[in-house]
Amino acid sequence: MRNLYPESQLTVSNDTRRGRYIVELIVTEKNNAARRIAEILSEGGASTSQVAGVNVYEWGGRRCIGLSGHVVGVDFPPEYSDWRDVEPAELVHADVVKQPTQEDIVNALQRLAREADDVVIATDYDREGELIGKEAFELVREVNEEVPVQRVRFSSITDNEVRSAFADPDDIDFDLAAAGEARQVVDLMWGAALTRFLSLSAGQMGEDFISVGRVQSPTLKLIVDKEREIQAFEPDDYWELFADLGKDDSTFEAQYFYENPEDGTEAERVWDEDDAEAAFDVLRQAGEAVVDSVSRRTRTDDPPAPFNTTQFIRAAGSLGYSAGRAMSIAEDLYTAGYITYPRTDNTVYPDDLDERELLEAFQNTVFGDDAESLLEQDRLSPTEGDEETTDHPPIHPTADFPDRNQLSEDEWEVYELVVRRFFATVAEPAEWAHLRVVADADGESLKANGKRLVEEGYHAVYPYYDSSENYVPAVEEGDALAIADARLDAKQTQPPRRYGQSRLIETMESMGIGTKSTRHNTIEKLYDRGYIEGDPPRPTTLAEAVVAAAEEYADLVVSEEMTSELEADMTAIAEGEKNLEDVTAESREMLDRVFDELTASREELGEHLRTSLKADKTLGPCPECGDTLLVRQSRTGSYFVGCDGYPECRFTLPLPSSGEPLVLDDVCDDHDLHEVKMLAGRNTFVHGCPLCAAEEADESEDRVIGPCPDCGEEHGGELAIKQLQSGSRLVGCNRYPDCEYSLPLPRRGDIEVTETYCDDHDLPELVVYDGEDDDDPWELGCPICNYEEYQERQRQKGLEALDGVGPKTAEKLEDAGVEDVGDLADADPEGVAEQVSGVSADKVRDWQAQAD
DNA sequence: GCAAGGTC
Repeated sequence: MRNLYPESQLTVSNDTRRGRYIVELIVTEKNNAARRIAEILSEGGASTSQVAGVNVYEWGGRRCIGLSGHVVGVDFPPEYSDWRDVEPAELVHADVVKQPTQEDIVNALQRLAREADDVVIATDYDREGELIGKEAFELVREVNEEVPVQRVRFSSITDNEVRSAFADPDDIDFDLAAAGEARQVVDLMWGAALTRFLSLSAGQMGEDFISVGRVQSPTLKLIVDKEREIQAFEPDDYWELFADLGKDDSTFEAQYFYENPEDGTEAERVWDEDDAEAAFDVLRQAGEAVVDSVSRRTRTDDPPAPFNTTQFIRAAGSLGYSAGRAMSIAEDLYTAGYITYPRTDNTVYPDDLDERELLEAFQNTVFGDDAESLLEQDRLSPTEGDEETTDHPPIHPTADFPDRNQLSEDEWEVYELVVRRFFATVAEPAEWAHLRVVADADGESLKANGKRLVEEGYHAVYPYYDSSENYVPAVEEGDALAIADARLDAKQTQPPRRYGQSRLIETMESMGIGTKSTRHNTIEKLYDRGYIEGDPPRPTTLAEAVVAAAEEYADLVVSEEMTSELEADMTAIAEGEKNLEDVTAESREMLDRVFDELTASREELGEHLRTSLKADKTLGPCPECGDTLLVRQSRTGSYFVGCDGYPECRFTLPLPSSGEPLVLDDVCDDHDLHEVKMLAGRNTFVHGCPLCAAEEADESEDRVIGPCPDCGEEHGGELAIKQLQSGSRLVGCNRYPDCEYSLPLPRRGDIEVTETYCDDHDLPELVVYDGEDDDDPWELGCPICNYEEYQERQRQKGLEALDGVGPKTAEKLEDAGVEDVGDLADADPEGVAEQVSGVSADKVRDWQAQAD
């Protein structure tokens, strides 16, 4: 293979005729990688410019551009885009075409490619990276038929890896890329055709379509299956017995056990009440228990493996973060340079990582003591997990330590988790001393298991695992211990636990469905589609119907086998044993057969889906006509409760104006109606029974607080605290609807009208007792002042409406004097970029464009 | 407007 990088080529003359001496274009998967590779290869000498608004790093004879993952996507030709004009089954044999999805980046890439004498593809070292590389290659070929294109592969962006990869470039693996393309085509075909079929047959178009896919549907089936198990579960009664045994002045707890007559194993649960009572009588009357045996052993407790995405999500989950939130924080920390790439399957640190050096970077930080103690160990041998992949290193902190004040509390907490996980992986194992005592009480057996942490090991630096001890005193064989107390606990077997988000992601990983980058999105998609609700997620009636329909007619698409078969096919393509056409043709045949059956059952299926959709919207009996109350949507898009007997019955109830209504399982005792929850992201709240809310509003009296600032002088209008049927409260003019003056009030809590008046508005100050903390009520103050302050905060938060601006960035922007969108418009992008860490001038221009 | 996969 030709070496592209003889040293002489690295120094190119400074001729100003642009493009003339450009020898090489490097293409990476993302901007971050482009920047870091440029830094390494240019030894810090790269300059940044924009081409078509895309960052390009340039030095010597090289230019480096980062894509944004796939910049082209597969789709059907436009003549298939109208759902009603095209039979879904036709999609099975429709062409699949590729189109740019990120025009700016495609333009920039092609502009640079025209001027390139050499192209090097440096996308991620995994299958999807190979495909993204091939897509870049095709875009390059469109504008430059001659230029040689090569491929470099490295699994972490470090000096060594990058330099040696570029010193020995390879070719694109077109077979591997074709494997990825097969996946694209198969997923599109199955997903789009079945999604359209189910949606059309149920009459659900527009936003509320019914979606099906190779990854989302098996995931949904996991949740539905678990719910089926829970519903089918019948609890069994059992009993457990405990006794407090005295040793010296203290007691410890021991549990009754017996030998299972069937297999000789040790059992604690007693399934017969009489047996349990009999054993209980013996324990109560025995008075003492004689120690039969005392056994001691030590157990080594190895530190955990490095974080891959799934294990990171799990650990963050135990701190209370949803999978999506954990990933979003990790992405921010990565972009800011504090942790490595958060999307990885790898659980083995690369050879390039110098753990000692990385620990030293923490010596003068708040983690200094822990870092020091680890550095004092004789050797640092990091743990390894089972997965060693080429994609990226496991998630670990970088040597770039953040300023704690620049991070939000959540970001800091997650950052600390990543730091401590890294510490744990290089720490010593912990050691536990176990003590098992078995005693006899008149023929019945009692046991106590004690454990003590004798070597703290990694627990000293990683406090996230339970390391609580259980004290059992050192007794000796033959000791007689007083039975201080005996207890008989009646218990019931519990239904299986629902999947939490992180267990769901772990299960998806073990089934091989989805990827490190998409699993958390799949779960969010299920929420968005109205398939699941709550946390841990529970399936809606619609979800149960969709899974049941898929099981009956297209079993493959809800099974993990679809993925495993596709994986096998992809491997075959990558190894040259099959080709893309073989695999997609097979898939088309299968899908044809599925559609034969589906088409025959279209009516029945549609009816079932419609019924299920209705069930998810059903509240209960209409108080006027006894028919069914449903959540409905008006032509303007707002939600309300209406009667299924419309137009004969015109009974309605309002719903809150913010959020999407979700019908809960809980039923109101007074009206037999299901309660309603309003989903609005972080502002989600339970509205309760809409009829109760309406009745409460009707019963509550308006409380007049002062003159209306709009019409008080002219017409004598007065402001009053009002409760509306929709559950919202406001300060409004009593001349409504002639005067529409109003101020919002919080939905919850008792509002007290104080004797203190606002000087500016002549209105009393208000205090809200929300019931949770009566000692520290919310001093809302004058409602006009309060609303003005609220609006001011919203104006500032306007910054957060911009893409990529979170609360943290908004804060930083405010510090830099950019307090609202208006300031942003006037700001100098370069100046802002200089003042605000982690924000490029380019990003600022992007925000300015958005704000327009 | 459909999927899943990248990335922001």
